[in-house]
Amino acid sequence: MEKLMLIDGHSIMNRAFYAIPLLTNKDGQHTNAIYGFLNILFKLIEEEQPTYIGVSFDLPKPTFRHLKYSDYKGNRKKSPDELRTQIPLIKEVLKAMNVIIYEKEGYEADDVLATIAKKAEAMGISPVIVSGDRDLLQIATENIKIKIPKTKAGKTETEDYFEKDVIEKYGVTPTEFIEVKALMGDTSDNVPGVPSVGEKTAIKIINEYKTVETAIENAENIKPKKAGENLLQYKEQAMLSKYLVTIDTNVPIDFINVKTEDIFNESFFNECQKYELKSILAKFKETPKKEDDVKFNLIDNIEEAKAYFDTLKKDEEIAYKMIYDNDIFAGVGFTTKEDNGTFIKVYDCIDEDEFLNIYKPFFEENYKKITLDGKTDIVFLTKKGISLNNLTFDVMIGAYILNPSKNKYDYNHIAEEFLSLEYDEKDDILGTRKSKKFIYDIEEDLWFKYCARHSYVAYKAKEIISKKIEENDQQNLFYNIEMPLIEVLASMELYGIKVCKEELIEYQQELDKEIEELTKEIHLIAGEEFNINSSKQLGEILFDKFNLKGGKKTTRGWSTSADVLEKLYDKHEIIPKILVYRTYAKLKSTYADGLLNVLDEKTSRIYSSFNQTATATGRLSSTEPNLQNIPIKIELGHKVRKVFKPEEGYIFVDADYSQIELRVLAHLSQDEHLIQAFNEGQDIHKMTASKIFKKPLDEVTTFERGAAKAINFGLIYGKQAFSLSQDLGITKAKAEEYINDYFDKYPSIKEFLDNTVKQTKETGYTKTYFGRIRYVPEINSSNFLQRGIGERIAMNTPIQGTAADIIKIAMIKVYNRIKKENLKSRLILQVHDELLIETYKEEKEIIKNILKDEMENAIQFSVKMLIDINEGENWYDTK
DNA sequence: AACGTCACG
DNA sequence: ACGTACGTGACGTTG
Repeated sequence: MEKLMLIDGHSIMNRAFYAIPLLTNKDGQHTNAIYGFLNILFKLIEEEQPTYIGVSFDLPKPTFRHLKYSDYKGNRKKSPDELRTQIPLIKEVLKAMNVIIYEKEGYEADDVLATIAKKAEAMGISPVIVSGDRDLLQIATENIKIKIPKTKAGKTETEDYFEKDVIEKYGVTPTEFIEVKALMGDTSDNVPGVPSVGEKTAIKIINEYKTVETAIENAENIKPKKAGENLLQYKEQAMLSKYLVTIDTNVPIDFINVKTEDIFNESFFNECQKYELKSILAKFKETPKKEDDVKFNLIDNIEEAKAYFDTLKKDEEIAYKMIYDNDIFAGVGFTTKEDNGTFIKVYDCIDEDEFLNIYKPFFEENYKKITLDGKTDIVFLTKKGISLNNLTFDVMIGAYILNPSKNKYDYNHIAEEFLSLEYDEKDDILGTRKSKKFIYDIEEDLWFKYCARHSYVAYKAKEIISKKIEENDQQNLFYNIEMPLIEVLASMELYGIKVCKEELIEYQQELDKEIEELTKEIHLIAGEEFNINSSKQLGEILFDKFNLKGGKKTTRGWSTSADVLEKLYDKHEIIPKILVYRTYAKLKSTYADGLLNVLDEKTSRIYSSFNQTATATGRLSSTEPNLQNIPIKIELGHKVRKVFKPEEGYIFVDADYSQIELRVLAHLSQDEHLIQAFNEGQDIHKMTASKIFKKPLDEVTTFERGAAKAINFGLIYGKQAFSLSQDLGITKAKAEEYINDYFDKYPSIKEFLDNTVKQTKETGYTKTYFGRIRYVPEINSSNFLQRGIGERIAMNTPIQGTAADIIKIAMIKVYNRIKKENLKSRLILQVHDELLIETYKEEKEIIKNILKDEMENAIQFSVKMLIDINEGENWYDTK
């Protein structure tokens, strides 16, 4: 039998909107409800396999009926703008999918759906209606199914009702369901019903008398007496309620007999692209990709490669992209003004040394080079004894400067965003970190295209990206900070950092022993063996077995995070042991085992990657391993830092900015008190305390200084009274008082933060001192939690981001000084506000001077950018 | 793959 | 009543 699925559009859009956090495409259009709707729709299609699909949207006009409705339904919450703008768009998307939109002016969706369902039923088609509105249960029959979505544990499930299911669940027939609703009312829809008649009583009455009218006639016999009396007294209200809940199945609208086929067609594809619905795009089996309108040439022999080299001109921009796997060269693509793309296949075709010999001048001399991810190229080429000079534009970095919030900046993402070209996902071709495919293993045709497209994308995207950088006034940030930084990071990656393997293994074994003992003790106390690493099992032991109080729930059970456990510290002897166990387990897995895994056997050094396009604020990130989170705060972890050592004949010199973010805030806000305090070299937290607590500096207590410090740091993140009170163990009211006092004393800071939020709301983005931009779509959300996050992002990003910009400038300056002065010492690490130099012992004083000079003078602000310098025979000793 | 947890600035 | 500070990455468990 053919099936018709009918959907209440607004109802499902609403669910989708609130279930999914706000998403926006690059035009700033909100897309979360569209995305969620489509996901629900696909799930429904899979479940129901309908032949026809229709969606209805309310289209009420002020008719008589509507006026009545508006009296009662009018004070429903108006839907937020972010949702409202998505309604016309989803209609277009649905049309593209060949889904029928049913609308009739003056009628609500449920009336339309019910009418169509009845007509379809009469034609021998089985209708399924999907809506969150239970009123629809009244039209369930043995053929008409009503599907009501429910959220169960975060997942959308549905309750299905045929006529028999309504009877089973409510004890009345679908027609009688109207009568029940009329008596009991519906507060959410403002249907008044009859006072003191709830669901139970209503069902009882209707079971006996079948209709509201008959019930009114027999009101005096109705038990409970109160219900009968009210029924008489409010009989008009009851009749009105009945009218309100009755669905109109006589809407002048016809069932459209067109099957919903060919959903995954080109126009739907285009819609999904427009709204950047990646996971839906992935459902397209054969994406209606553009034919490759770009012609690429392939060169696979040394003669042609040589001839091609001679065509390259020094005064023209040349986009190139090298493709390699580990240290094996696959080939290189070129795109120039005249040539869309020539790919020279080296692997298996041309002798690598011979090739590099010919092309060495291209890399080393003044050819204007454009590429995508030049840092990796520098690392690769340096190992081959070739340097890379005059890299004028890296499109990956450029795309990041335009919008740092993207997850990826691979060639295909850049092609899509700036050139509207759909190319195969890089990760689909080469796999991800854990399931990596070798480029030489992929099929010939794809291999060629993958390689050749890179230089083409780089060349074409550069034209667009460079213009946008100018429009955004980000030339200084891009050309003077980010581009020069590439070489610095490559150098850091090439040097790596030495680790003492023996000490690390020794440490690993110590940890093993401790963990083993603790495991036994914990199992003994628990009275059973369980996996302590499993939060689920641990939560059950603590909160179900031992019945400890104060547990918080997460989506997967009890929370066992440190802040929960710390509150229970002396409530059970097992808790301290678990906390210590956790620390050891962390140290072992992430640091001892983790670092040993990436330690290079030959050099005894660790080579981390410094990612320049990872963070939304402009900071760097470090991966494989992450060297920016090596323990320092926790005492048990100090040993980890001690295994990082300088090479023989070298010593570590470490410089870190003193309170860089607060200093940045002082400058950005131009707060005179803060500026003065810094410039006088005062203890900033103590001074803040003296101001908040209104007492002389020398009378400030430790607690007061601590409170002031918490506020000073908290305000960088937009911290609120609640969490301040938690941190300090004071009441929320007290915390509020501190914060208010703080802003009274530092009015310019308040003004700066407020202003930042205001500007971000207007422009949609927040900006650092050096013009780094971050879009903050959440800030105009109607959801106050989302909006709050957006406001804090708007306040924090200029501070964190400006500090990040400053240390980047310092890195470039320090690196260039070392290079210019031909020193043996080298910059090997950056940890946000700290630089680590592996310093040739004889150059120690020179390096200290360079660091002080270049870091403190990276920028002239209203406050001095002071650094602390330390030296040591291992990383820990530099603290 | 998503989540919970925890290391860092 | 909500749920509460920004920015990261790695590891182990779970479904």
